[in-house]
Amino acid sequence: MGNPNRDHEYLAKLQDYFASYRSLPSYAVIGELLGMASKSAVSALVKRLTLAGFVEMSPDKRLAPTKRFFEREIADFNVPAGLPAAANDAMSDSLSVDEFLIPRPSTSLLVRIKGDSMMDAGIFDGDIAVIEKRHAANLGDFVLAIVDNEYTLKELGRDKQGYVLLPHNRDYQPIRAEQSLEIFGVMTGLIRKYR
Amino acid sequence: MGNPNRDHEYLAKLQDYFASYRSLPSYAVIGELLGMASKSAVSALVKRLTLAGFVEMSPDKRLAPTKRFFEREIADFNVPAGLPAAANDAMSDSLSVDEFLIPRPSTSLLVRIKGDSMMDAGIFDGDIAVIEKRHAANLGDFVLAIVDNEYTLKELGRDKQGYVLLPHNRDYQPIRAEQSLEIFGVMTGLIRKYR
DNA sequence: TTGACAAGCGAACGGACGTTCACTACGCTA
DNA sequence: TAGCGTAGTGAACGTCCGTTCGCTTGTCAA
Repeated sequence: MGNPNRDHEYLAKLQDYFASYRSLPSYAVIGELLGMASKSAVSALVKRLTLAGFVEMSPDKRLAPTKRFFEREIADFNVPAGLPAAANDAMSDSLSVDEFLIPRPSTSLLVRIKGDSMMDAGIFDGDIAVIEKRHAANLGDFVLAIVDNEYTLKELGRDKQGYVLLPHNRDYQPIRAEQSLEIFGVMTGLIRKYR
Repeated sequence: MGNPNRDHEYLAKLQDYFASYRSLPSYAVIGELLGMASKSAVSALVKRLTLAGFVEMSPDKRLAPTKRFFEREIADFNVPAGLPAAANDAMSDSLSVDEFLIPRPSTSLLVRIKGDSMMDAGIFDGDIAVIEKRHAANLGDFVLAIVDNEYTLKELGRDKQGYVLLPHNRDYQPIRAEQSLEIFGVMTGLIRKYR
């Protein structure tokens, strides 16, 4: 009975379901969804998908998608040729956008960039910075700092006189805190949207 | 008992859990996670979070996060002052990163940028471009084009002689197709990761 | 200081859940 | 064409799930 390996098709349906509802349904409902009449067929399917690395059991033994379930392929930029369809072969890597940018939701926040003081670092007005809240940073990190009671995003640097906030734009001068310099968080990602 | 409204804190823990495991745990496990000894307390919490719009019941009555569960606030960059905690008031907007960048998963793909030909547009080597597959584009769009059998990301322009692909880097020349120029897709977003 | 309210506790309950197992149907390959 | 492997069926079963309800604890306003 049945064709060889419809699992890919089944997976696609589960991905669609998850995209709609952000949870995987019970085995009975998966059955309905995929046109299976028995839960044991679903159970077998789940075993196969688990082996293939698309789903797994969460700590409390609930069925959950793996990271791989969400991954989107990253195509290589200058694959020399090939049809768009053949481009699949050239796929090199993959990632889930949310996972990639925001591993710990509760400690990260998004900040909309104002101004062009970081322009030379490819950070433009209107871009969104992903900031991970923490008070320690390394030299060279881009940090969201509170300096003299004002928020600013700059590279953290140091010279003989102490810490300095370095803009990436020749028209701006390095910033030295007059009173206080606090690291609010470290920039871990950048998001830009073209309409 | 307890402080007024720890729900925000509870929500944060659930968000972290979901980020780790991509599913919500059973009421008993939520209880452990949040330090509650009874499932009825969890049940009450779930009702509150449902009212607040952060979770909902999926079609087969499973607890599932809503889109709002994933939304991240966008803080305004130069909020003039205020404590980090008070920054909440200055939150202006919010978005879910995946939703924001990739509204139609099936027609978009991610492309890793190679080279510096778009540097002046803030698109650097190693960045990831979100490309929406379509064959029509407007002048001024950044497009992923197949020109003479090679992929390239450039601005789409036109002059007296026809269509031109414009780099954003003074060291590069505009590209004119010798044989064929095909639009593979339009760039709708940019993702960059700092480690 | 009293009452109301919100939040949590703990136990009991019925039902839905995923597992298991024996059986069947189909498509390879020998 | 016999045999094997893969996919699915259907029913039985025990477990864990979320609900419910009466009770307790702490906070706040009157």
